[in-house]
Amino acid sequence: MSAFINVSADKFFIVIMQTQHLSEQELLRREKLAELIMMGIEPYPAPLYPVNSNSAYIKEKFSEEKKTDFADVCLAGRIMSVRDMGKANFAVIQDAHGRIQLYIRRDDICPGEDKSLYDIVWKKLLDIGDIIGIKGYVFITKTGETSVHVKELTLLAKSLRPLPIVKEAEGQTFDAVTDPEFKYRQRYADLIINPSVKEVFLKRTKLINSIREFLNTREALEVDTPVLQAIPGGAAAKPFITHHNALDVPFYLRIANELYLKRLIVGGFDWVYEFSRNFRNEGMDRTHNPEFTILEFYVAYKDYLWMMETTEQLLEKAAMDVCGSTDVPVNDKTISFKAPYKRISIYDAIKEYTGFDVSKMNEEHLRSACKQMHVEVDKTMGKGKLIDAIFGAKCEQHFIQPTFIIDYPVEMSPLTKKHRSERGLVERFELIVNGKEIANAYSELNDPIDQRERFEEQAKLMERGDDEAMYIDYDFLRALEYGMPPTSGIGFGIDRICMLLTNQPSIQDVLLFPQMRPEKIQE
RNA sequence: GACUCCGUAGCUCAGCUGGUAGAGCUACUGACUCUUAAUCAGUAGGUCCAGGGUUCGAGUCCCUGCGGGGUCACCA
Repeated sequence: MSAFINVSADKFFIVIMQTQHLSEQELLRREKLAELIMMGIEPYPAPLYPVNSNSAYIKEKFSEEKKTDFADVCLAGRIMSVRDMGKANFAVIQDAHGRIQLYIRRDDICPGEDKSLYDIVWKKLLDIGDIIGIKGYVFITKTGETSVHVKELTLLAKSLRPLPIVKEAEGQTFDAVTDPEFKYRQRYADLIINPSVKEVFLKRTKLINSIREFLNTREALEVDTPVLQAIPGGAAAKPFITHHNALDVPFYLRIANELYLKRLIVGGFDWVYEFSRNFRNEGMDRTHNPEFTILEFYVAYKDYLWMMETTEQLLEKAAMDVCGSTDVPVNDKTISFKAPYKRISIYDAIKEYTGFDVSKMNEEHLRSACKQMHVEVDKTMGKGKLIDAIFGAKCEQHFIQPTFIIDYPVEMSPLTKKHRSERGLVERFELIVNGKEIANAYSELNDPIDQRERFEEQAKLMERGDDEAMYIDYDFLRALEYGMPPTSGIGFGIDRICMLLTNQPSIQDVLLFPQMRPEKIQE
């Protein structure tokens, strides 16, 4: 062996000596690593491995008649289990497409006198979790399982950390790792050991692709707008604040991209969209992560009635593309995304579930009505927020099937165009599914003078102590003064739609890396 | 942020009214050339989340902290 190898081996002894906090099994794997190196086997080889197949393809396509097509397969994956029969054994490897059984016979991988590749390398030095490449031919075992008869075996990456072992038989799972902290912090391990987790994230990508396709076939233009904003606009929310050193100014992480997309409508695009990662400095729970994804799009010369129909079409397609049906199981219920969806005004919804007619109430009356309904309020809340509070507390949870809540009071919608016929209302809808808001849309306010007044109202709320009231964005007003066509816009909560279509109870289950308190890792 | 439950071996979990820590899987040693939760025999593996307190004695009781789940509040 070369000096290089010896130096490496010394290095590994140092590693072993210095890591006394390691478990017995971790130490053992480091010793195996050092042994492999001393045998001249590179545990982390550089050259590409010439994979020509995968587990799913083999299991789907192989048959006895076609076996000549499978006489020379090369695939790679992680060792998930080994059943040792002495001079032969069965192992299962997992690649990106699934799992497949290997049949490894000593005299096949060691045709000569030297049996060390099998007896020492394979049986002693390789472990569950290691990534290997194999070459061989496909066959079906006596018990009917499509397998690869291995002729050649290559170590591609040694695993130093024991993987939790989850076993399965007849659809039953044993010792599944269900600890949420483990799953969310070590998603990489969760993905390896729980195949159903991978399914969820494949569906998430399908959902986003489906929506993108829906929009692109309608000639919508995907754009990027700033995440770092000097004025966090477009929503009522508490922002994260950060600082730009060179400019020495504060910046906010965006809470919404709405005002930027509308600037682009002013600029002459007819239909723009963006999957916007938004950041809100608020509480976290099973439906809220500090950063989350909203798809917003804005379409010139349309109104919120058109938008309701478009929403129905988009969700119908998304459900079909992701679930293969417009009927989607959620918990013990079935939710139908088949158009059309029920429409009800927010005032009617409140009347239906509380008996109160709040449509003609002033702020004082609303306040006492809230008291009677046991809805918690505080002094900073204006009329709009009071109505929103009643709806949120008493109505929202009752709407399980997709329902458009329409025609909101003007006070709670500072960016929305006034209703064409109803005084005091705006042309807005929220789509509620399974008791949660998943979309919010309106006929956009394009009257720059009205918009300036609405911003000024928000400024007054801010003075009252409402820390979610909107800042006045003078550049946005300047844009509107050039003239924005009548426009309808919408924002979809992508994470929540994903929760529905994958039947997951928590937003953390549809985010690959949900936000967690920083972990203190001892080294 | 409030309330509440939880934290024991690499993993899943036992551990009663306080008495020196237990199983299965994994790992290790050995047997077995078509097994599949492979099987069989043997062995090892622990800062009981951390720090205090009560006690002759704490995994167990009390307090504080850390981390996580759930419910509520805020919100999408």
